[in-house]
Parts: sequence; C-alpha cells; structure tokens
Amino acid sequence: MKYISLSEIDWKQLESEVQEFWKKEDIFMRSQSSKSPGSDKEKESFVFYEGPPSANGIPGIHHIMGRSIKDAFCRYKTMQGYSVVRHAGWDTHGLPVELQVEKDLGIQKSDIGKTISVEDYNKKCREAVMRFRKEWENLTHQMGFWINMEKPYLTCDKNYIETVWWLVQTLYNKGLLYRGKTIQPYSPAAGTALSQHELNQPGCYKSVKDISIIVQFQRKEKHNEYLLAWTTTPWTLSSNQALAVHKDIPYLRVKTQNPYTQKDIQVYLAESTLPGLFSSVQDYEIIEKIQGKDMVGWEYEPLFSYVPIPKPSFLIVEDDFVSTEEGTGIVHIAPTFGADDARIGKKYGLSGVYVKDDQGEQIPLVDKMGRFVEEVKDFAGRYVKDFGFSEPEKESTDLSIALHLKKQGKAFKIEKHNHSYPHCWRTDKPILYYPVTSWFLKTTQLKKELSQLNKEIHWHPPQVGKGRFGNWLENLQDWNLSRTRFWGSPLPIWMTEDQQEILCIGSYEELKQEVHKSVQAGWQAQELPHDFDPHRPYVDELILCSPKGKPMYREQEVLDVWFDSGAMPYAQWHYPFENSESFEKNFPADFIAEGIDQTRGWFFTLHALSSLLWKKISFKNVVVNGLVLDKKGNKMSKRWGNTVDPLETLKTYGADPTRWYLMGQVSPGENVKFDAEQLHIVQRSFFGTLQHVFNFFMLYAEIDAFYYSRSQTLPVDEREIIDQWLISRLQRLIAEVTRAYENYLIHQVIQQIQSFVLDDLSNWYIRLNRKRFWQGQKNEYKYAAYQSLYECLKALTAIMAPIAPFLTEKMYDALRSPEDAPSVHLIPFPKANNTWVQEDLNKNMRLVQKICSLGHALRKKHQIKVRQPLSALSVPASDPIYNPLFENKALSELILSELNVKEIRREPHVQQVVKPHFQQIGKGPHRKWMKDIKAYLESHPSAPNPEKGIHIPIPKQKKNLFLPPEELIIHTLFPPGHQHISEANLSVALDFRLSSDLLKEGWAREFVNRIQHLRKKQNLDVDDKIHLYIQEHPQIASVWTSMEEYIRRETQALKYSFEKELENPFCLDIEKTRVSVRIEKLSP
RNA sequence: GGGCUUGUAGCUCAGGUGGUUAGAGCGCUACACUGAUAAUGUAGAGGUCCGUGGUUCGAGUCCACGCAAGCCCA
Repeated sequence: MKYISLSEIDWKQLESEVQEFWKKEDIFMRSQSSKSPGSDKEKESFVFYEGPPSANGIPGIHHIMGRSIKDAFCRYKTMQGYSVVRHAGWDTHGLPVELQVEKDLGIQKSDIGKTISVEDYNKKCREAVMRFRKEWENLTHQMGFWINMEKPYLTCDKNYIETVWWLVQTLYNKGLLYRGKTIQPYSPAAGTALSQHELNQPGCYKSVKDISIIVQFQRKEKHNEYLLAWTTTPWTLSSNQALAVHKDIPYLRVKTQNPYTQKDIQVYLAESTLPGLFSSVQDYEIIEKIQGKDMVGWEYEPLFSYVPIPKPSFLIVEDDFVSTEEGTGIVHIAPTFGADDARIGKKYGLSGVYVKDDQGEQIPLVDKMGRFVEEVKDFAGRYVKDFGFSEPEKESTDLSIALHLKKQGKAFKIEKHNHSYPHCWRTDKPILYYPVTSWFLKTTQLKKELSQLNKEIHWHPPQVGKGRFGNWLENLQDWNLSRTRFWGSPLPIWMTEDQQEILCIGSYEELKQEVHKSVQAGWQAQELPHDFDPHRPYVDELILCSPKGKPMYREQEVLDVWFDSGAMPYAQWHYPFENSESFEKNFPADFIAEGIDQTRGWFFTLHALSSLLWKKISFKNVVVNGLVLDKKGNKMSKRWGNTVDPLETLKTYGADPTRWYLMGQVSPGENVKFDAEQLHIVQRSFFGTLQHVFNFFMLYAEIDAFYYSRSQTLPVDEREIIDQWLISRLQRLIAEVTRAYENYLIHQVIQQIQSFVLDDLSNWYIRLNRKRFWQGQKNEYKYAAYQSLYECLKALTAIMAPIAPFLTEKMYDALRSPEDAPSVHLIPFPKANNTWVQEDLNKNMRLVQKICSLGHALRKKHQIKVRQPLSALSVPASDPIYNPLFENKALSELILSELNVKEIRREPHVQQVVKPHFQQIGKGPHRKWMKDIKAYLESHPSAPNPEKGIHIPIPKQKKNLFLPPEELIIHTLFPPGHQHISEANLSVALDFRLSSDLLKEGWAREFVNRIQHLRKKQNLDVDDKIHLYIQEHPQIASVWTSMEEYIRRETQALKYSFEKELENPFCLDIEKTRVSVRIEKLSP
C-alpha cells in the first residue's frame, strides 16, 4: 500500500496523474487485449459500435452524458472478462459541413460551380470537417472516455465510400432502389431536399404566424355561387388545380355578403364550420344542404390564369383527409406543393402546374430559390416565404397575394393564423413542399421485417423501442437517399441521357473496368487513375459506356449522410473488400448507446440497412439517453445563451463527479435538467464522504503500518459482528450492482453505491468503529476493522471504476498489493461471495439502527445530551422481535455505546395493540377472510400474548381462524412512567432518572471533552502525553474519586496536580460550574 | 388528429411483481457531536402521490376516461 491522502482533492491534478499513468503503462490497450492476463485463453468479445459524431461543431455537455454511458458499460464488460474493442469514427459528410463552408465563404448554394468550383468547394469542406477535432479529442480525453482515436474510421475515406457503393449496389440488385418524383420537404435556403430524419430534428416544427385566406372560387356556369376554400399557404394558390371535399360531410349553400365588397353572394361550405365563420345567424341564410359526394365533379373558374393548365383541372374531388377542424371543409389542392395534394393529384390524373426553366427543365411556379417564376407576372421574382436571402419586404408575399385577391373581390376572409410549420434544421428558415426527383430506398416494402426484427433488439428503456421506434417503423415512408449537394458519398449510378439504361457501380475495380470500356468506346479520354478521388467533381467527369454503346452520365447527386453512418458496421472494416473476418466477428454489435434524438437517425439507418441487406439486426442492446436541458428544463441552445461548456464543467467539478451526476440523476431515457448546484452537491456529499472514509483509513493504516496480505487474512466469521455485517452488506451491494449493470440500469448502480457509501459505510460502520482504529494496542480486534474496511474500499473501487475511472484508479493504486494488477481497469469485476451474506445479521442491524434512531429522537425530545449516560433502555419483554439484542451481545453493545445507556431491559408490563399484517396475509391462504380479520381487529385491538398468534372468529363459517404472529403487526404501549417512543412495530423507552453516579459520569465526559479541545487548540498530537493542572473545586473533587482513571486515560494525562491558583488558566464552564485548568505537554 | 414520455414535499428526483405510517438529497427550523473536524449526526415542519371513475379486502402502483407539460409525427 502507498499511504496517500485525498483530503484536499485537486481533481485536475488527480486526473492528469491518472492520465499519465494510463498512457505510460498503456492501460487502455492492455484492457482491450484479446487474451486474458496471465493466460493464453482467448477472451470473448463484446462488440461496441461508436456512432460517429460530426467534428465540425463544438461538443456540448450532452456529449459527456452519451459518452459516459458508452464508456461505463465498455469498462464494465472489460472487467467482466470480455475483450471490448473501441474504435472511434467521424461523420464527415453532409449538409452541416456544407452550410458552414458557405457561411465561411459568404456564398450561397447557387454560387457553387460559378464563383467557386466544385473542386475548391469540396476541398474547403474537407478542411472544415475536422475543424473541432481537437476540441472533441480533448473532451474525450478529459472525461476519460476510452476509445481508440488514433485510427478512426472516416466516412469520407476512399475505402469507406467503396463499401457504401457496394451497399448501394447490393440494394439496387435486390430491386430496392428506384427513382421518383415526389413532393419532398425542400429547403430553399439550404438549396436541398431534406430527408425525414432531417425534418425530425428537434425544434424543426415551429409555431409561426402566417396569413390565411378563405378564397372564393366561382362555380362554373352558376352565377354568384362560390366555393369557399381555406388555405394557410396563399402562395400555392396560383398552382391550384382542384378543390377537395369529404364525401360524407354535409355542406351548405348559404346566402350572405362578402365582408369586403358587401356584395350579395351565395357560398358553399361545410355545415359544421358555419359557426366558426359567422358570428351571428343574421349574417347568413341557409338555402340548401348537400352531401360532399354530390359535389364531386363540379367545375369552377380558375383563380389565376398565369399559365395554361391542361385538363382535367378546376373540379371538385373528394378525399378522406379533408376535415372540418379548421377552415371551411373545402380544401385547395396544388399537386406541386403538398404531399396530400400530390397523392390526390395522382388519384384524379391531375398533371400538376409546371413551366420550363431556361435549361428546359420542368419546374413548378416557384423556382428552387423559392421565388415565383416570371410567368407569375404579378409576383415574379418574389420569395414566397422569408428564406433570409433579401431584406424583408414591406409585406409578405402571402399578404400581397391576399390583398390582390381582395381587390378582385375573390377573398372572403383574411386572417393571421398561428400554426406549426416545419423549418430547415440548419438554416432555421421555412421549408417548402416541392417536387423533387430523387432516388429512394423501398423501405416500405420490408416494413414488416423491420418491425419484426426490431423485437429482437433490447431497448433500454424498453418503451423507446416499442413505442417511439416501433411506431415510426409502422408508419415508415420510403427513404429518400439522394441529395442535390456536393460534399457527400456520391451516388454510384450512371444513366444514359434517355434514362433507359442504368448502371449501378459497386466497387472501384468495377468502375475501372467500366471506364476502360468507355475509353475503348471513345467516350472517355483516360483510364481511371489508381489514386482517383471518388468525390465530386472527379467522379462526375467519368463518362461510362452503356451496353448499347451510349454514353452514361453519373446522377449528379450525393447520398444522404445518414446512409454513411448506417453503413458503419461494414464500412469501418472496408467490408467485403478486406477484413471479412474482423467484420463477421464484430457483427452485430452487442451494445450501442446514443441520445433519443437518434431514434430516427442512426438507430434507424443501422437497423434499416442490416434488415434490408440480410434480414438481421445490427445491434442487440441499445441504451438511449434523454436530452440534457438547462436547469429550468429549457432546451440548451446557443441562441438562448444557456449552453453549458463541457470542458469548463469537467475542469470545475472533475470528470468523475460530472459523469456520476449525469448518469445517476434520472431514470434511463429521461431528460436531465443540468444544474451545476446539484453537480456540486454530488461532488461534495458523495465524493467528499468517500474521500473522508478513504482518508480515515489511510491515516490510521499508516500510523499502525497496516498492510493487507492475502495470506494473513482473518476469516470473516472470526471478526466482530459489525465487521461481518459490513462484509455481508458489501456482498449484497456487489450482487445488486452487478445485476443493475447487466440490465443496463446505470442509475441504479449509482444509487445503490451511493446509499451504501453514505449510509452503511460512513454513517454507520465508520462512526461506530472509530475508536477501534485509534485505540492503543494492535490486536485482532483492531486488525479485523482494518481488514474489513480495506476489503470494502477495494471492492468499491472496482465496482465504481466503470463510472468514476479516475478517483478509483488513484484509490486502487494506494490500496493494491504488489501482486495485484497495476490498474483497477485490468482487474476482474468482483463477485459476490454468498457464504458471507448473512440475511439475519442485515435484519438485526437494521433493528439496531432503528432503535438507535428512536433513542436519539427520545433523548432529543427530553433535551438530554448523548454525553449524559442513562441507566437503561427498555423494550417490551414478550416481543420476540427484540430477541436478537439479548442473544447477541455485540448488537446490544452497539446500542449501549451509541445511545450511552448502561443496559437494555425487558419491560413485561406493556399493552399490545394488534393490527393485521396485510402484506403477509395477502400472500397466504387467509387472504379471503381479510375483511373479517380487519373488522374483528378494529373492534378488538388488544389481545393477550399476540406474539403467539391469535384466534379470530369468522361468523359466516362459524369457526375460528388462527393467525400466526407473522401475520400480525403488534404495537406496544409502555406503562405510565416510561418515556417511550414507537415507530412501525418497534417501541422503546428510556429511563431518564439520573442517579448521582450517572450525573458524575456525565460531568466527567463533559470535562474530558473540554480537555480534548484544549489539546487540539495547543496542537498536540494524538498520542502526546500531558500534565493536567486543575484548580481545586468541590465539583471536580467529587467526580475525581470515581472518574479519575477514565479522565486520565481519555486525556492521556500521565501526571496531574490540583492547585490553589493556576498560572494562565483556561476557564471551562460545565453544567453551571466553572473550573480552571491548564495542560502541559510532557516530553516523551 | 396520432404516437411516446412525464405529472410524487418549496426545488431536483427515487419509488420490481398492488399491502394500510410514500422515501432521498438540497433548502428551511431547532438541536447534538467534536481526534473523519474546512467533516458529521439527529429531529421537526413540509404530501388530496394531476383529476374522475373502475377492479380489489386494499391502488402512488393495475384498467378506463380526462387535464396539464414535453418530445416526435400528421
């Protein structure tokens, strides 16, 4: 053992010392070794996947949370004897990177390829990707997350991309890839379509105030009859092609006035929307009631006529999605700008309203920048929503359209409307639903398999898997794989211009051959160089040759970044091109852990790819952590300025307390409200107490030169009862903690360790056994205490090591024997020894603790200090619950010293009140008579000798029921004169009569106490001897005769003298008497 | 509109399989201890366990319907 003190713990220094040690001794690599230490036995592997973070943003406090969980279980499994290989990875592609580069360069998407070449742009992206890699690595290092960062997998790595291509090809060959035009969420600000996962980023849906209009559509050939349709997106009105009603909803034709023009008109609307639209019944007159289905097929006049719109158009259709919750029950349909609209359009053969742009491409009436095309002459060039490109105009485009319609008498009602509208997760600008040509993965085709396989995954907590993830799978849409961006894994698909021939490339070798063919055909000038970069723009320049000899061009799109991360199990090994064995050994993962925000992100893409490819799961256990919110429960965001700097937190509070706090605060999956004050409490109360216990041990172990040796251990059953109890509790703790770890319930691990350290170890064992450590002689009694505390501390370091790797390493290093492994992270996780578990002893000790607590309460109530000895504690004589106190002297002695009483007495004259023990009865055969038992005992609460059981008459059965004592709760009342207190089924009384002997003893203890104070004040060492000078006083004289030995022993007064007058005396006020004393240190 | 989660002391949160006195920490009040001491302990006050019904001898716990908040999706 090395004797160290942690009294003033400097976390920063402790951490750097431990880090240095880990580095010097290569502990992390050694812990990952595939062989068990000291043997050739191959360890079983426990597979962990690290979800790749993107290093182009600064890490936040929530990353400590997620990474702590990963680290804790990996360390735990290592200690359980598994080989846990941990590879870091980085997500390098994608929109966040591109947007940051655009911001840095002050450009927009449309500038790429014009003011900056794609080549230079991607170069910038590559540089930006790892911008905060240092910060990430720093955080990872500081918090003690063990992961191999030296050779991380990078999603932009050439080999990584080759695997991604291979995966795409495999899916393509299975017929799961298709090209289609769909209405997609599209962000004009970012210049790209967004995937479902992107739209599912938290905070995308925002409550906004938009203009809503109820528009009058003139019914064809019906003068003055209008259809009222409501929309919150006026900018889509110029693309209107139909109006939808619900076939089963009743509609009305009413006579009313246009509120703006005061013109008399007749309008159609759903019956149930009438009250919402008109404040008074005088405002309208019902003319006709008609079912929705009878309106289908009616025609109406177009609202605008900017572009010719092919038939069929401008007619009423029906669909179930129409509701009357809001609006008029008649819904405006613009198939180019809404998913439902597009679906209805398809159903009725509506073409959609398109024009050709200057490149001859078919686009809707709004261009990709979000502006109206020229053809919409009244609003040409105006942004349909605020995408942040220009100064906000005086009025929104929606309002301009509304006013335009109002002027023409076509607006019935214009309002501001609050609703929730999706926004781009990166630019924060509104998205549009926009027709986009994309490549899709047919995830819907394998929906059932996905759900079925999901049941094999163990989710922690389970409801995330069953609920959130399960529901998501059941409502699955096809996965839009392609992005019209630049920095990403390119889509390996080449097509002929007529789109008739398609080639999907699955390896670089294949590409090389295709290029070779193309060179021979004359479409391509050069062979594929060996060191080619698969990124854009280089890959775009490769023209391949179709089987029919036509040139093929690459689809100029890149893959959704989520595909990259989902490909990680395969691509990190460059499977199937190399490392097949490694891949197979490491698939699927035994364990992954990420935040709940990954439900539809990484969790989904991992699951989707492995399910689609092989009908297998890719991870067996997943621990999902909640969000880290600020202390008020608000989301952390830079904009609100309520983010918490993770490095600063680690620096201030230490890595171990931070990890302990973040993982121990809430049940799994719950959001943590991060509160520095709470973290401080964890640091102070838990870690502080643990340090004190440790220091206490170290202090005396050093004085006594205690040295733990396995060969000299004192058998547990030969130690004191309280030692046996401590060891027994420890075994229970180890068993419970192991179970919690195995079930991925980290917060239970923490809570159990915490309550053991605070309640059992510190507040009971140490408090009661302090004297054993500082008493003079070295004997077995003392040795047993050292040994028990030692074993306890050593086991604690092991079971805490996965969570608090630094402090435990330091403590372990101080405690370990030379034959032990050098690091706590290399030792096997402790196993509970059941032969040391003594359930009875645990129970009895609880009884002792309870009695002491009651005794303290009683003393407090009567204002009698613990220092004043009392003659006796009484317990009911006949109750067997107190038997252990009389059978086991060690237990009663604990009570005697803790409560400072001379004896424990049995009091025979008590009255007993009996209640049923419902929990016990409910388990047994008497359950069905519960009502009768309850009724009887309520009217007959006192019974003679209830501890032997009682008979209860059951009137219905005309018989007596015998209730054994364990089915009863017995309350005891002491006879008058006793000062007693009861709790649950315990009752104790204290005798507060003070004899003169007791008073003298009490006085002597006070006196000793004051002398000890003086010793300390004069900086005497614990074992310094003194000469005690006392001024003569009748009180001291009367006490001295009986208490001399006690006083001299406690104060270590080898010499003493009574004097008439003292020089430089100290005045001690004890119980209304004043004595003067002086002490002098004796030279040894 | 749908899904999931949450609702327990002033605050932050625990409370397998239902059991009659619902816990912890912090905060507050009072006190004690004094060689673990820049530490520690004890006690007190503080609760309609969101509401309403139901199942049951018995519901914080199970069921149903609500209410509120958060997240996600239409």
